[in-house]
Amino acid sequence: MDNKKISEVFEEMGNILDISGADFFRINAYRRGAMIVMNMHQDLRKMVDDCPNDISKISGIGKALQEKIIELVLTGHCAEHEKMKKGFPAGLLEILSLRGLGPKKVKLFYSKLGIKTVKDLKKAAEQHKLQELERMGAKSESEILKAIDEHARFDSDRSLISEALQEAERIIEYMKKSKGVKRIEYAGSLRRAQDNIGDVDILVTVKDPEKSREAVIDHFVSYDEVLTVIAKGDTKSSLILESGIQVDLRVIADESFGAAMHYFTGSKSHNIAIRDIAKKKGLKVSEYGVFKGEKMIAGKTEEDLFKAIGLPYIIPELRQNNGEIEYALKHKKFPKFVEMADIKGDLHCHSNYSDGKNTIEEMANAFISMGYEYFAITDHSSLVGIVNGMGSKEIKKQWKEVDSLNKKLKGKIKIFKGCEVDILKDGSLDFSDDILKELDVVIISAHMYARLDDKDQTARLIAAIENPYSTIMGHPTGRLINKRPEMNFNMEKIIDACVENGVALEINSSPSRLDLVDKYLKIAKDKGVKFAIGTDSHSVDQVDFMSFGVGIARRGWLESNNILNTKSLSKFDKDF
DNA sequence: GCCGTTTTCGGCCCGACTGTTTTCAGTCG
Repeated sequence: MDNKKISEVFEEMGNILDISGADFFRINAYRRGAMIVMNMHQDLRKMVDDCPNDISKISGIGKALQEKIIELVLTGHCAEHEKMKKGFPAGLLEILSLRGLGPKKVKLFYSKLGIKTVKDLKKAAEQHKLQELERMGAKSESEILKAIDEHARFDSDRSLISEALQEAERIIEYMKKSKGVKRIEYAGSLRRAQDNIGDVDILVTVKDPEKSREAVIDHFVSYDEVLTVIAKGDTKSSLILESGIQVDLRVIADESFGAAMHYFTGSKSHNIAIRDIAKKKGLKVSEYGVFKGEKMIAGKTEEDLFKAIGLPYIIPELRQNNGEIEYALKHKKFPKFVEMADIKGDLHCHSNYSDGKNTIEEMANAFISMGYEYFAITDHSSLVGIVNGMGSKEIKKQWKEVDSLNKKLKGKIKIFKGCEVDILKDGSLDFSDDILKELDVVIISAHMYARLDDKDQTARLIAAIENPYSTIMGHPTGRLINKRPEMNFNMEKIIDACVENGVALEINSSPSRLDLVDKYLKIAKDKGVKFAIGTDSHSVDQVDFMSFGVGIARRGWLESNNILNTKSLSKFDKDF
């Protein structure tokens, strides 16, 4: 059982306890445990093998959760979890997931009306049975019906970062038209560059809150793509857009901008930890600022907020309460993490030689406008029939075109000859050595045989990594966000093989992949592996996906010297 | 259930909005 599954068990235990009316702090301990396990860098299966007693040293995991983790890893189930589920209607958990419904209401409906499923709830609401209950009325009932409708229309999958960013940028443009808006930024998981986004958080500051706040909020709820207005108050409002994405807006005075950005950026568990540290120093942190008694001592910027509680600035991407605070307390200074300006080229893109939409020259111009010094054209090999992969004849034709383009574009950009070569079932590659040896960049990618078992898959991938011509392992886990899980293989052995053979691991920046994702990066970095951030662009309008990959790299604590395509052209050309 | 530079017991981040009530419980982030 892996971290994700363990996290789901803890989350479910927390939810069952919640509806059962257990002690709030015990419930929270399970939920916090679920979050910690989900985000942590280390693989718990490995920890159970190597050092089971160290698990409870992780902050937030105590003896009780340690024992359950060991039990889950070794047996695949947890006796207490099974016991809790017995006699507990599973449908209540789905009801709990509805917007606006928490444990108290779920329990009320169940105990008074015997409601066990969303279907039961819908029926009761339609028959107006809910409004007969205490503290329930007609409005609550219609809100519940709305929430059920939303739940059915938009399954619980979170949005891709590209979709969320698009919605955020559109609504920010719209909000800028409202008078009184001084600053406007998105925060939340989007600012933290998470690989999937729950909702979009937008922060607006105004010069004079008393005067312009109301107009700003009115403008917000009048946005023409609104499906539902969930809340509309003096300082905050929430909408669901027609796309199903929720947008939360917070209006705050300009002098609290830093504190509000910090609060609204999260993550929640990072905020709680920060507030805890502040409290121990006799300070109070809220979205309005850092306070000593009544006096605000910081909060205009995020920098002065961190400084006031004795910490160095922590970049948004690291704010997961996943080691960054302990590091900040101990070292007082962070290394300089990679940023977009460090990226000198793109090592993964496609043209109309395979399944890309644009010519190589059009792609080259797009990369020139990104300010790059070089890129590698890496069309598919022939195995992937559906994407019109190249055979040896086509790729040789492509080389000639690349040579002539390099003459034409000399001084503007350098094009490297590459290929995204498929890994065959036995681990051999889809091009023969006489082709591979001519290439500057060989991305080895697994597109098929994802269902091999752990042992065979690991052996297959290692065989490909050991091919002397391999340079980059493309989208290593093969996952597609919300669509396809990671392949089963032993990540640690793959990382070791990459280090031994000088093969870089890709951070594929395509929003539906983001693969490798940050949870693996720190471990791989510590083992000394190199990375390549590639966009996997299939058209000119995808070249700016690079920023998503850079965000993931920052979440994984990567510095520019960990990444191949931060090298300047002269250095890159020489080393390759 | 977790945790400890006041503590092995007694705390556990902080504030906004809604719908139902006339002072607040429940929910959310």
